[in-house]
Amino acid sequence: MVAITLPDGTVQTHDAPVTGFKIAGAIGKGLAKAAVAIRVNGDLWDLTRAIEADAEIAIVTRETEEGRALLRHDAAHVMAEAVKALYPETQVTIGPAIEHGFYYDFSRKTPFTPEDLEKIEREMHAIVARDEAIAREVWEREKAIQFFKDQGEHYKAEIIEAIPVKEDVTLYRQGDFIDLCRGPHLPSTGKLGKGFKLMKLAGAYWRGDSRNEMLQRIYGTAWENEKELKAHLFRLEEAAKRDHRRLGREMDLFHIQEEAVGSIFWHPKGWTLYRMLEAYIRRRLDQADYVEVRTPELVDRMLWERSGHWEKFREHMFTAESEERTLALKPMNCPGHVQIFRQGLKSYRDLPLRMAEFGCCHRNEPSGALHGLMRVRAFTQDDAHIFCTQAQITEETKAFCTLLLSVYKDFGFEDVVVKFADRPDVRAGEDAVWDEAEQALRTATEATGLEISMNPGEGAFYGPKLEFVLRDAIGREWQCGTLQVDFVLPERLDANYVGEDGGKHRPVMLHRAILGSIERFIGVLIEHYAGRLPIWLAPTQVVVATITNESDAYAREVCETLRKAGLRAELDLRNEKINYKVREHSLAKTPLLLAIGSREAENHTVSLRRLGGKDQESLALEEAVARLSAEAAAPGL
RNA sequence: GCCGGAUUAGCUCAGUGGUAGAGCAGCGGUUUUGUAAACCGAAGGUCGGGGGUUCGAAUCCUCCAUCCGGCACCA
Repeated sequence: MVAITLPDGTVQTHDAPVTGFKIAGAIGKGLAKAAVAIRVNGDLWDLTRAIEADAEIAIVTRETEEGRALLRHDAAHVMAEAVKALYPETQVTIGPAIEHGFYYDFSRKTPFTPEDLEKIEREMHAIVARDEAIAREVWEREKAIQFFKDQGEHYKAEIIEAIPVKEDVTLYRQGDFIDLCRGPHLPSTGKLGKGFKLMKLAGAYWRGDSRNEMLQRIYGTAWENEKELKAHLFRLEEAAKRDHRRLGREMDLFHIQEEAVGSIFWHPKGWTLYRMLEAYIRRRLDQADYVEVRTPELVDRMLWERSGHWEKFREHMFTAESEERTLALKPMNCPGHVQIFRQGLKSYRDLPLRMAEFGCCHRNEPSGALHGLMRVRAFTQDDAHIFCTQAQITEETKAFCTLLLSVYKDFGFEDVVVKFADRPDVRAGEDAVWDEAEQALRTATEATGLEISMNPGEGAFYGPKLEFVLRDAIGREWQCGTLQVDFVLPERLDANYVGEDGGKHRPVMLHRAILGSIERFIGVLIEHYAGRLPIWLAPTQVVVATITNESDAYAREVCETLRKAGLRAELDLRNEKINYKVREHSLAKTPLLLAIGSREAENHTVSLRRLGGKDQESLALEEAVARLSAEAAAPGL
């Protein structure tokens, strides 16, 4: 007999051995049906695996995140079985569950085609319909290696060789397909159901290393039922409608063309948005006691050699030749800022010195990395460097975090997490200094109440860093802000200040940005708002549209009044129906529309319609102007 | 950079070897309209670029560019 303790504390006794399947059945038929695995003393087990001793258990059901992960893992195995059945010459490698689905990496000479994907998916449905039992087997290590080698599965053999000796080598058998796997799995392929779909083909390097063979990855999505699958596909369509590249064209904000790959042609409307954002962040920095500077874009290689960029960052830099000198477009502003810092003597009384620049940087990003506004070769950071003493790091970091959170809040980003990247293996500076810097960042972030996740060993070679990740309206994460402590650059470029003791001292530099790149942040905003920008950022804030041309004169007057009040107003006097105009300006995502007909002209009123709204509001012109200009005010003014 | 796919009118997309098409937008006209598409008409193309196969290429082959999806990269 074994005593099985359920999550609610009740104890069942069973004849030993007992399986998870049996336990679930004893609790309820519905639970047995929804069960996908069992947690035994904290470990996930197959439902069919024998439990020999007393245990604390929990049944894992398919509609939980954990259950879906198992389901997705099964889907990967079913896909591998389908691929091996259709294309026996293919080698299988690894196939994990991922967010929303799964993938499997295959090695095969001829690439898969989209048509193959359809075939594989059909075969998967057949395997599910056959409801093959999935059985766990523990194999002797050498036997397993030989088994896979005999099958020509060299990657699998390599994986087994890497499994620590004390761990069991477990294989899972379903139909004729045997795969190395840690498990657990559902009891049979039928349990996968129909809630899956193959999504895309992609290349992926073996073990994620670009020096290795490129494998073929097939991505799929999998859910507990078809309804959830459909809901997911719908969400993908909705997300695609927010794509900033599409909205950028539809809203006439910007374009990119072949002759300037990775650089943005800002159209008048897009540039208005850019200017508003820049003006906003400039105001916030002014208020936070930053000074703003501007440094050269084209700088002699001598300076990059001194700063270390020529050695560490050369391949990402664009260069130019002039009069036998090699110049480079700046990829970062920091060396320029140190040059300004070095002008004249600096005293400890000048610290902390917060030096900001909306500098245009160029980086030669690999072509495959380019992506709309999100990853470009020419961009503008809301960059600043804080020159301070080591003792000031905590206070400055704290102030920065507070400022960053307040800025994000103005865009509706309330959900922010911090990734703390500490010392990498290869680094500059002494451990005692790193200890102090890491502690300073930790103290500061803890004081702001931010959620911190560790990114061990991911710091820059010159110091630890914080990365600020925000979550947008549909739950996607974007890393925008950053704060990096730098001990190296002040040293390399010989920045110093006169201390209280009258001696020379080395300042610490904090590299920091809130928006990151303005281009990229605009991309994030477009997607976050789905193009419906808040009034203060909207390129056109209000359209004055006539119903018939009898009201043209009054409409002009209204538009003029709005403009005088500082609103970005446009006039629509076209010979079109008001329905047509409403539709067009709605599609253009103009937040406000004032319809002007004979009634309005007579009473000196306007009829206000808000984007997406169903009804209108009649207002006296003066009241409308007062109200709308108040609504259009940028935050922090 | 690597793997795969795509590139036809301003936009979205048909067109599998035999005279380049549609809808929307734009343009010209008619219509004077009350909150998400009035009607009529004329126009609009080096089918991404180069080379090749063919009597004949948007269509087949090849090289290149760009874009898209991943991978790698993002100090």
